[in-house]
Amino acid sequence: MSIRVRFAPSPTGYLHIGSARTALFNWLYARHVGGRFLLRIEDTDVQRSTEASTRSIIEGLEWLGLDYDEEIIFQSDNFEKHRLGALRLLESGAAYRDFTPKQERTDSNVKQGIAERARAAAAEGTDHRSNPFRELSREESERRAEAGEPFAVRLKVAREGQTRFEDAVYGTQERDYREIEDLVLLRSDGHPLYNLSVVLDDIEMGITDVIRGQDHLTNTHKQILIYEALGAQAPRFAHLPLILAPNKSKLSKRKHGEVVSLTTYRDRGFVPAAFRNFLALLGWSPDTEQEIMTLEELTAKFSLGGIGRANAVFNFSESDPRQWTDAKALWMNAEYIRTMPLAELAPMIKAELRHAKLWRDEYEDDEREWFTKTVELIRQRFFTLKDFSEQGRAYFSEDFDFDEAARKKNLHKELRLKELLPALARKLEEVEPWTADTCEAALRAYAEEAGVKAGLLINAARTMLTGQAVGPSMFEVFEVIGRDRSLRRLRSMEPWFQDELDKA
RNA sequence: GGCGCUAUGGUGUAGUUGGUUAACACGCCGCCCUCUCAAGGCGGAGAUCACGGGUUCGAGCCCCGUUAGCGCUGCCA
Repeated sequence: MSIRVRFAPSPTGYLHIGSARTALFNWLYARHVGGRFLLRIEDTDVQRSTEASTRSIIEGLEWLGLDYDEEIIFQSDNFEKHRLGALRLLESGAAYRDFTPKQERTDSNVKQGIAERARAAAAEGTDHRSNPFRELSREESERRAEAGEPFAVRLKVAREGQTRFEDAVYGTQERDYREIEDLVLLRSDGHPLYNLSVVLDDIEMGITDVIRGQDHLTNTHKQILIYEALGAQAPRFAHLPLILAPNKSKLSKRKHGEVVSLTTYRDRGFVPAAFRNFLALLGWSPDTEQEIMTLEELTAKFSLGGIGRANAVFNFSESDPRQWTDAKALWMNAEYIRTMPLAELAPMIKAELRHAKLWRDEYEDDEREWFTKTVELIRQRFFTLKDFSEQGRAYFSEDFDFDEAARKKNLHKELRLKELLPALARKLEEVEPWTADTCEAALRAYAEEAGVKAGLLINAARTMLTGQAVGPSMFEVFEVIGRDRSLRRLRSMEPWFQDELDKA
């Protein structure tokens, strides 16, 4: 039978980077073995599920380039099948009706409640099989149900024995039945519960390998019990280590904000391939030391055996804007930006410039050559796509801001620049042809003539032309900015010096 | 409370059957290059392999215990 895997997120918020990685690993595995990758939206929690969230999941997968092979399955559509499944287990005797009135519990005290009940149960000597309805006769159970008494359906877990499965990542897993409660399959309002729905859907979808977060590792035993009760063959399982925050706590939107949301990376200028590459290396390692890998290489090298067992820390600093996300992710993005084929990068830059209202159609037409040259020049030191419209704004617009530190360091320190720069502009006016080399020759000659260091003029010019203190080789900048714009910018400094003089 | 999982420099990882100075990437520091900043090149700091026992001629790798972190334990998913 061919391999079939699925990514099954619940649409209760943005797409978490941990979920995104789960999707990636499933996809990689499917592609590696020539199997199929399916998407199932687990929207059975009507209270929390939103359409916006479903959209964000779909968009997120698309952004990462993870295509799915069949129609999306919405779990809520299978509601009736799940209910019937539970009833079938009731019929076969594998499950029983529990007429205990439902106890309302709020999300906030769940963990606490669990511990308290566990302690109370231990004190009273009761266990998971102490439910008084467990041994209720079939007739009595039927009678009460027909009388309209509400009931939940619970799986009747045997008293003796253990479940066992081979996890592709964590190895042999065993669990005593003693540790497993008679889990609820169907709520008293007829609503099927997670463990049941997952199993039924996975069976129906023909899932052969379940690859998911480690938070499901211990619950897997319950699901295996359901597979057995249903007389179905359980799939293979592979659980993935979790992704943690720097303080090793769970990475959550509430506590850690937008760093955990995949869309943040799209919106803040990540190249999808870079982020995907970074994600792939979080918890998995190839059998080579090569880390920058194309999707094809990732697919070719991927194996469940390469997945580690320890949780991974996603390293970022909330207080440092330069380290708003993992430094390695940022590095990898920069690496992609400066080395990927321009043909692949260009559309992303176009989208970014469009978004910043800096795009001109000429860049793909008459000015294509200029655009290409400019991008090649500036992409070498950019970290995100955003840099093209922010640090790189001066290349595409006359309306750009000056970095305050740059102005101080390169312009205000030397008042003579008030005369030097316009004079430089006059010299450059005669340069022919206008190239990096001729500009360099002219500038150096003028520096000597004026008796100043070339560096002074170079740095000042950089700030005048780009608003920045840092950037590419200045002569290359002259060339791409062009003669007209360069001269105009060199001559546009008077007002500042007026300010400086006023202050003095 | 119970059960489970995990534990290699700041972070991500390698370290396949135990065998010389624990490897790679990011980050950090320095030097070179240089008009700045990156990139690149060279070099460096940083790990008593969580801790304690054991097995062994020899353990990051095997065994036991401890601790810590995380997960599950719900008529949430």
